[in-house]
Amino acid sequence: MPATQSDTPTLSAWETSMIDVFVRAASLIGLPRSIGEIYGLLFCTPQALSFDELVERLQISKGSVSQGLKVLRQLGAVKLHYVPGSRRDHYQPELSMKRLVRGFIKDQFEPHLLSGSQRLDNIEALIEEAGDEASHAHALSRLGTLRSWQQRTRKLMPIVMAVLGGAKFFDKESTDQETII
Amino acid sequence: MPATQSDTPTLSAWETSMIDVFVRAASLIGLPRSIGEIYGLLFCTPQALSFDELVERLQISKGSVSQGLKVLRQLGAVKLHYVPGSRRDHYQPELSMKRLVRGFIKDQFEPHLLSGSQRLDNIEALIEEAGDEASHAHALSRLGTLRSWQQRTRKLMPIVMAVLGGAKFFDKESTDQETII
DNA sequence: AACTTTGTTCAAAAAAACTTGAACAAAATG
DNA sequence: CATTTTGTTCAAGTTTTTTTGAACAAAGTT
Repeated sequence: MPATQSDTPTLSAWETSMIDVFVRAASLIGLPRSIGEIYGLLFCTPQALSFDELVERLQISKGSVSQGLKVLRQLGAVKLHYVPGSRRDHYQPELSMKRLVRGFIKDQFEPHLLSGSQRLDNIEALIEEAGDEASHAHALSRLGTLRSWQQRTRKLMPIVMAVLGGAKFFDKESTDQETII
Repeated sequence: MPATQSDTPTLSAWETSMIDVFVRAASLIGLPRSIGEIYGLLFCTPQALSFDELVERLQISKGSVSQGLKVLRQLGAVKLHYVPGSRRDHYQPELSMKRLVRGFIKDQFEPHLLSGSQRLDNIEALIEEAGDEASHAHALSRLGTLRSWQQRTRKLMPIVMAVLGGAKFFDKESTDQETII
């Protein structure tokens, strides 16, 4: 039989441009191009897309799509969408900015903050073991600065989430609540 | 004469660990290792350090230090510090988290947001030019989502800055002010 | 003016990150 | 149970980013 008509259902101009926006956004937050492309195409498309459709329309390898979808699932940036009569997994993009940001923070940011606390405690021990007593004061002062930065970052997160959700904000450390946005 | 005593004033254990924290932080925000090392060593050290001292203590090339300092100056993450009797430039770290974050946002984030607006307008034009009339509605709806994300990101920035500064927050778009933190 | 000090630039080398595709596993189908 | 469909894994290849170091510029010294 002759080639099927879906040889390369090439992307339209606006799709290409919109995908490009996501490729840039991905790179801004340190994710590879292919992940931006995958999310971008899902974002452009009305229907859920299967693995194969992503490979074919984006013209990237199965390996890239497989790994890209894995990361996107982990971030909560794509959702599986059941399509009756098809054995393939179909994907749809998460469209809630709040959930996208939360996924990113939970997955890429918080782990660093957490392990950061451990590290700072270790550094404190190292400073105290150090021979040079004269510089302890300065070193400990800088460590204090670092701890305050960490703490402020932690306080910021719930505020960011609250603003994105349009919700009330409740500061855990104080007894009074205040409304923002 | 015999070798001077400053062959390699090697870094102490706590300095190495603290620098490591900055190397990780740098990588988290997409900056190269060498920049984390430079800022980290400045952060550890009580006195301002010269170009040469950075090269020697970190054991990295002059090229890396030169480029690294250039970026750090641009971000406002290091300040020149005049040292009487020395012709060399000396550097000190910016210690205000607020200023550090502002520098980063202004330099690395805002430009993308701005050019983003342009791009979305172009995409709108492309959608309207496109032949496939049936899918205009969906495409425009997604474009709207993108615009709302952009706008929310823009609104978020002053809030973040306000929280970091411990200051009052004033929403430019509404007439009522609200106090946070 | 010749020389030294201080720092920048940039092409090439090295390292890191990303992508590919072929081999493989898992599950459904006939 | 052999076969097909669907998707994952991972070593090797490719691309991108970072680092190096030698050549160069700028400015101060003698």
